[in-house]
Amino acid sequence: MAIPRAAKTQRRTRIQEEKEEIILEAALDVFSVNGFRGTTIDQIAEVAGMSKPNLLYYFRTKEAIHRALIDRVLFTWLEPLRAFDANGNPESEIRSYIRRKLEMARDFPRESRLFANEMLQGAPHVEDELRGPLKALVDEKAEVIRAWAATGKITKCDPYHLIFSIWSTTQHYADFDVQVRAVLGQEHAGEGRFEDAARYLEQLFVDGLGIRRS
Amino acid sequence: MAIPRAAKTQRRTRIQEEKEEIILEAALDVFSVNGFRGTTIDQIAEVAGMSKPNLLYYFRTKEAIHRALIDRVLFTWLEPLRAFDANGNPESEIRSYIRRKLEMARDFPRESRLFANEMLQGAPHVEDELRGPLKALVDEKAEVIRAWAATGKITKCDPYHLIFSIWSTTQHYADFDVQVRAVLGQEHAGEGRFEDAARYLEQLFVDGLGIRRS
DNA sequence: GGATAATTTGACCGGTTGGTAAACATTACA
DNA sequence: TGTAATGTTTACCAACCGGTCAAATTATCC
Repeated sequence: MAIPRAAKTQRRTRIQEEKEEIILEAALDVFSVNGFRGTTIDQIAEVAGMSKPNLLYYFRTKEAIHRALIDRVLFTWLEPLRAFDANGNPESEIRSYIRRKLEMARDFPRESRLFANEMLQGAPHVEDELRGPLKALVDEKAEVIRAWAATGKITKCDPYHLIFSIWSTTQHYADFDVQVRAVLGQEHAGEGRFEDAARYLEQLFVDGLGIRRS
Repeated sequence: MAIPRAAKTQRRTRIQEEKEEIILEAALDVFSVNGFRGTTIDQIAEVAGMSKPNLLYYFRTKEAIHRALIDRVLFTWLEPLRAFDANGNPESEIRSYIRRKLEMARDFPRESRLFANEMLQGAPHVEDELRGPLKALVDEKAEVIRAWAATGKITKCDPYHLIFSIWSTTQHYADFDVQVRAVLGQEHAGEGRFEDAARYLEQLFVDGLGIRRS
């Protein structure tokens, strides 16, 4: 007797792991562009190269696919902030945080857009994670920044808005990619734009935060 | 004999103007959250307080509503950049540009999100406007900034990425509003967050661009 | 107040959507 | 190799979707 849904089994087979990977990959393509409501299971199934019922054998509902995707993205998305080190010096920490975030915008733009889509809709599926783990992590790093300001290593400033400004400026290159390309035009829209952005942003933040350049 | 569609008449009646306004207002509510594909005509009609066929009497298709909305938003959205004055001094121009953009994020968050939704989807309805009028305007203002840098009024930097960074940091407070509120927490998420943001961002950009404070 | 134009409604249509049921095919494993 | 568990497909359903139509209602203006 077949178990109704693969998800209910305890041990996952080889095929399950492979197919779930393919489905999530396809779902990332579609969700990141069309958002949750704008995405259809048929679209995902087509990109994944399987029939809709077959896809629904691995994920019971559209919500289940979306949730699995969000969970995975949320974790890796905060990696750079976790790496932000209290013991490092402000200049190198800020610089490498900006660089890491820009690399993610370049290498994982779909993940960024999936997240942005969720925010635009008012975070109906992740509001708890924002108020919980995310806020806790930001609070912790904000304390580090506040300490830097207190000891005169950087100019006094609101650490939360500082973090927001790094998030927004870097993710902009993933989320608003079309606009960036359109405005830069043919000649400057090559992959070099990420290096230009890194140079500009590092300068802006290092000088803007009153960090002595070493 | 009634003219099939109100849109075809030359002169618009009082009722037409009022109803079209109500419809666009309702459509802004729904489109800005759910995106184009994720929005249904029924949703808009319900928010607008009228039946679907009645709504379709004023706008023939879903695309027509969306287009009318985008056209209107695009124009007003660029108002602050147009006001950016070549003859002003860098500090006051940058400061007031930031302030104006932040005010728009605070007062017209739905417009910002509508635009962001369109960008995330790859700008299928406005790519021409981006490559044309928007790029032209940005090119013009970038030249102003370049001149400031050439005469030593501000630090040399890429003017395009400078504009991107002002756009992204300010619009962030509209587009990622849920996240901002969640991270700031109950105590700091009041309306004061816009003033905190203004203070922080003005400092960041004035110092980051090497502008002498007056 | 009546003719005429503008507006509103309910019923409807073909196509799409999320999801199911059951038959069929394949794999893993004793 | 047989068989039970896993995986896949076809056919299908009820609800929803964008949009039409004709009839009914309301506003306008002489």
